[in-house]
Formats: sequence, C-alpha cells, structure tokens
Amino acid sequence: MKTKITLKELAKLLNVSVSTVSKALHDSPEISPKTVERVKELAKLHNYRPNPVAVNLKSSKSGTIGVIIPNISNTFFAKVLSGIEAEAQRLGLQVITYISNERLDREKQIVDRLTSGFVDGVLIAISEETQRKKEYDHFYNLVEYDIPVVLYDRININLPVDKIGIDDERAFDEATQLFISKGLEKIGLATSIHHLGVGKMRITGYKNALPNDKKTFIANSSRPEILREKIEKMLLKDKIEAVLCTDFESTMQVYRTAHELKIKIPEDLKVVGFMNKNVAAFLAPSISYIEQFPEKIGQGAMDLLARRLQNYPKEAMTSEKIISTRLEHLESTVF
Amino acid sequence: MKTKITLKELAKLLNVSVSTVSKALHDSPEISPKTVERVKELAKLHNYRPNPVAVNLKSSKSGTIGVIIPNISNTFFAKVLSGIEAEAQRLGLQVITYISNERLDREKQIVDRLTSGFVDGVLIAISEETQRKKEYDHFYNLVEYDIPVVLYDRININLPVDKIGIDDERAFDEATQLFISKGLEKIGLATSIHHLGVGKMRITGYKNALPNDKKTFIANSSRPEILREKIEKMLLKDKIEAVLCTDFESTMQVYRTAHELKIKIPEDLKVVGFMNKNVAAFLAPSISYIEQFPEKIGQGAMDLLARRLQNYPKEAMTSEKIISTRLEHLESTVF
DNA sequence: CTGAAAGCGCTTACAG
DNA sequence: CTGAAAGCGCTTACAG
Repeated sequence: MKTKITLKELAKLLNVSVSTVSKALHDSPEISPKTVERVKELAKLHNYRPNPVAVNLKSSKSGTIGVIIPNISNTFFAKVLSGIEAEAQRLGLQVITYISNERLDREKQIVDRLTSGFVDGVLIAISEETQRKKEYDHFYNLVEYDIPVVLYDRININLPVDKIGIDDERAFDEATQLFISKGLEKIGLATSIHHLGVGKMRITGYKNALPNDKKTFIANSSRPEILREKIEKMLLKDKIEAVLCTDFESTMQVYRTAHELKIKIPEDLKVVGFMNKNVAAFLAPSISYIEQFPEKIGQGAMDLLARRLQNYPKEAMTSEKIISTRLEHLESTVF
Repeated sequence: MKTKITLKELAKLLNVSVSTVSKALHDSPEISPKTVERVKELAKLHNYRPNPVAVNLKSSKSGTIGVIIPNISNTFFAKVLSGIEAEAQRLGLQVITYISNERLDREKQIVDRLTSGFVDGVLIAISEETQRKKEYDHFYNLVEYDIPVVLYDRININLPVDKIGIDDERAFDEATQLFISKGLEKIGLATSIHHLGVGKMRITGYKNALPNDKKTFIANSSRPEILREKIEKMLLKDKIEAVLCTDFESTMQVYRTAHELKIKIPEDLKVVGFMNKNVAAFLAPSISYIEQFPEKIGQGAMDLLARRLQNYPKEAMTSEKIISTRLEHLESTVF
C-alpha cells in the first residue's frame, strides 16, 4: 500500500523547509529556479498531491458545493445533476448530492447540515411539501451564514437569490396557441403537479392563451386513480380535441387512457406531453413534447453559483436566467 | 450575516480553555458536570457546530464517500444513488457524485481525483468503454492508496473488492424457463448492452435456459437503427413468439416495432422487458418487467463500504452480495 | 533566496 | 477537574 506523501516528507527528502517546498510548488518568484525544479521533480516522482482537507482548512473554503434534488428518479432532475456535475468538474469543484424526496423535514435536515460548513454554496430545487406549506424559513439560515444559494427549475418563489429555470408559462401559452391556430375548440390540460409552482405556471400559460369564449378543461390530481378518472371524463364527456400534459405522469396517463378508450392519437386527440425523448419517441404513436434542456439548466445554475463564490459582496443584485424550451413535434400533433 | 462560532470564541466567552470546551462537548468524564452544562448551554445558544473540515483534518478522514455513476439519466442508476444517499445520511456521511458518462477517460480523471484524498471510500459502476477495453489499471490505484472500493451493479469483473448486484443470469434463465413451460417454441432476446458484463450475463441466462433443440434468436446492437432492423427481422422472418429484453432501450424498441408491424402483444408476442414501473405500467399494453430494487442495491453498497471503513484491515475476504429480482407480470405476459 | 513562525479549527495525550 | 502543548497538512507574512 502506497501512503500519500506530505509536504513535510518531501521537505525532509530534499533537505529544505516545508515553506520552501510549498512555495516552489506554487511557482513563487521567491524561490530560485533550481530549487523549484528539484522540488517539482521529486513531487512528480512521488505523485504528490496536496491534501485537499488541509488546503480547505487553510483557505476556509471546502471546494465543494451542495445540490438539493427533490426526486432523483425524475429524469429531468437526473439530467440537471449531470449538467451541474460536468460544469463543477470544469471549475474544479466537488458536488455533494442531497435528496429531499419532496419532503420538508428532509430538506430542513439537509439545510442544517449545509450551514455547518460542508459546502461553499448550494443549488436548490425546493421540495413539493415545502412549496405546499410555503415554509421557507430554513433557507434564510443559508443566507444568514452567507452561503450563496441558487434556485433551479422551481423558481417561482419569493427568495432573494439567483434563479434559473424555464419559462413554464410561455411554453404552455405557445403550445396552446398552436392548437388554437389549428382551429381546435376544446383544449384540455392534464396535470399531477398543480400544487407546484412550475405546475401553476404551466396552467397559467394554458389559461392565458385561451380566448375568453373558450372553456378550460383541467384534469388535476396527484393521486393516479383520481387523475385517471378525471382524464377519462375529459375525453369521454367533454370530448376534448387536444390535451397538454404538464409532467411525465400525466402524459403517460393520457397516453394509456386514450388507448383504453379507443380514442386515436392524433386523429381524435392531439397530445403535447412533458417527458424526455427516450420515452416519447418510442410510444405508439410517438408523443410530441416540450423539450427542456436540463443539462443547460444544471450548467447555468453552477455558473451562477460560481460567480457568487468569486465575488459575492460586489454583486448585490440577484439575477434570473431563463432557458428556452422547444416544442418537439412527433406523431401526436400531426394535423 | 451570522458567522460561525468557533471553539476558541466559545472558550473566551466562558473563560475556560479550548481543550475544556472541546472535551465538555464530547461529554468527557474528565470535565465536571457543571462545566459541561455551562459549555453546552452556550454552545446551543450560539448554535455551535464543529467545523467539519477541521475535524476531518484531525482525524485524517474526509467523512465523505465518492460514487461513480456511468449514466445518471438511466433511472436505475438514479435510484441506486437515491439508496446510497439515504443510507449515507443515516451513517452521517456525505456523498460526492461523479458521472463518467460511460467513458474511460472521464473515469480515469475521476479516480485520479479520488486518490488525492477527497473521499474515504468509493462506490463504482464501471463505465461501458472501460469494460469494452478491459482496462482496469486505474482502479488498482485506489487499492494501492488503501481506499476501499465497492462495485455495484456491474460486478462481472475480476477485481478483488466487495461487490453487490443482481443475479442477471438467473433472472433471465427464469424468465426464459417461464416461456418454455408455457410451450413456446421460438423465444428471442433483444439487447443494446451485449458488450456490458451485465448484458452478457443476461444473454447467458437466456441461452442456458434453452434446451439444445431450441434455436436462439438474438437482436443485438447499441445503434438504434440497427437494433430496430434486427428486431424487425426476428418478428417478421423468424416469427418469434416471445422476446426478452435486457434493457430499457431494447424494450422500447420491441414495443414500438411490434406496434408498427401490427403484431399484437400479448396475443402474437409475449414480452418481458427491463424497465421501471413508471413506464411499464402505462404502456399499452403494459409490459411485464424484471424488477431490480435499485434502492436496495444502493443501500447495500453503502453498507458494504461502511464495513470496510470501520475495520478495513481485519476483513481480508471480499464479499459478493446479490439482490434478488422479481418478474412483475403485467399485460404482456398474459397467456 | 530560504526558513521559522503563526495560524486555519479542531482533538487528545500529558502535566499540574 | 482544567489547561498548555503538540499536531493533523497546508499557506503565507515576516525575518534574515
């Protein structure tokens, strides 16, 4: 077993002081070129790497950032994490992952951990329960401890921090407009996330797009059986001609229910879903969907945080960044 | 802005030494009950929490573990991470996430990072490229630095470390047996991961289950268009009656292709897929699948690692743990 | 150009 | 029962 070599050991081998070694490795102009060379050579030979924990203690930085993820099984969040991780690597930062499972108590625990100095900054998508109960006090602890926070995706929340997400309202407004422009009269919406900020925004986009003379049809429930019933009612009784889905679950429910009721997509029903290509393209028929570019959101979130880590006091203003979505047309919106 | 209070500051406020405060907070019997009480009270008042970086430096532990994930968009791995994170929380460990994107060079970089002292141990699922090239040297660095490693999921690899995964061979053997017992003659397999260890094991299970007089039918490609063609050939020319799929992609391809060719599932074709319930149950028809319990794999991996972290030298033998799978019957295997 | 010293925030063996 | 000292591995202002 190899054991990690330390500055002290290098110094002894070279018959110089620890300070000289440290300075040499940092290319300090104080040190003679000859010494620098000797030191670096030996360091390389022994594959010396500074102990990050010691460096962190000295600099009172941890060199890591925390990411709070509400639900990692959601491919969207998994991909956001991927974007964060890639950008963090580029910046030389480590990513510590925390999963709240959409629960407020877990989120509080996590934030408590975070304030004890594990991380230099935090990226957060706020849990569902937290949003439902509107209890944001714990986040102010982070602010008080001067730990920069960036909210990602779930940004429709009144906290004085940087934010990055998509324009949920516009995406659904545009998708609804599309149906209207094709002359459809009865346009519905299915959602299992109507209590989330992002869900509300999407519903608002849909409603705003509908002219006053057009009725809204909304099937909403976070309980699968109920959602399924409401979708069935929309399809059979309301006889909607098109439906927008705000999330993966509702999209799959619409797909399955239409099939069971022998309602043909796209002939009898146009569908715009919210899911990733991996699934959308292989359904039969394939389902058009709103593409979100989660990796970009992750990368952007990391960049916003990195800016704060560099010169926090200088920039007082918080910024909000929006990543555009795109409606990807597959078979379910063929007219 | 609150700033974190240190031992030194507490000591000054209390007019005692830093050592006394530290000992009191650890309930040392050396300290008088009265002092312990005073110290704890003030610590609580100021919400004192020890600086983890300093504690780590002292103990030469980092209190964190690394997890290498080949592809986080794969729900299986996302859920494994969830299991790891939950167990790590319970054990008071932090999880640093690294994503290799199935690439050898990224994996090498990550391992390099890991050997510089960021983590106390590592959980690894080896990347696809690494397995293809059979280049495992970089992992031996971890072993040399005495950093415990646990392989999860992709465990069919000859490295002297603890492992946890599923019994891929048996799962596919049993699923194949099921079809045989129902009197089916032509049983095929579709895969996009035949170059991965787990893929090979699944194929072996399928082959082993088939009696000598039965032909094998295998559609394999990691390129979607090619896989699609091969599946089409199996369905149209070979006229297989049942098909096993080793992964999400091949399952979706079979589902979609059967639909396009107007081959009815399950009447004309029985299907056992490899995917998660979230999707499987909402397809039309729903697709029976092999359930893997990824959270359990994550939890088990973390536990194996925790054991090593506690008493590494004592236990020389490496262990291999298998988490049972279960065939979940939905509509695609109705006889 | 080199090195001794102080210090980051903690823990713990040792002295009193 | 309390405290001074050493040390974890580094960095850096200061002295020589």
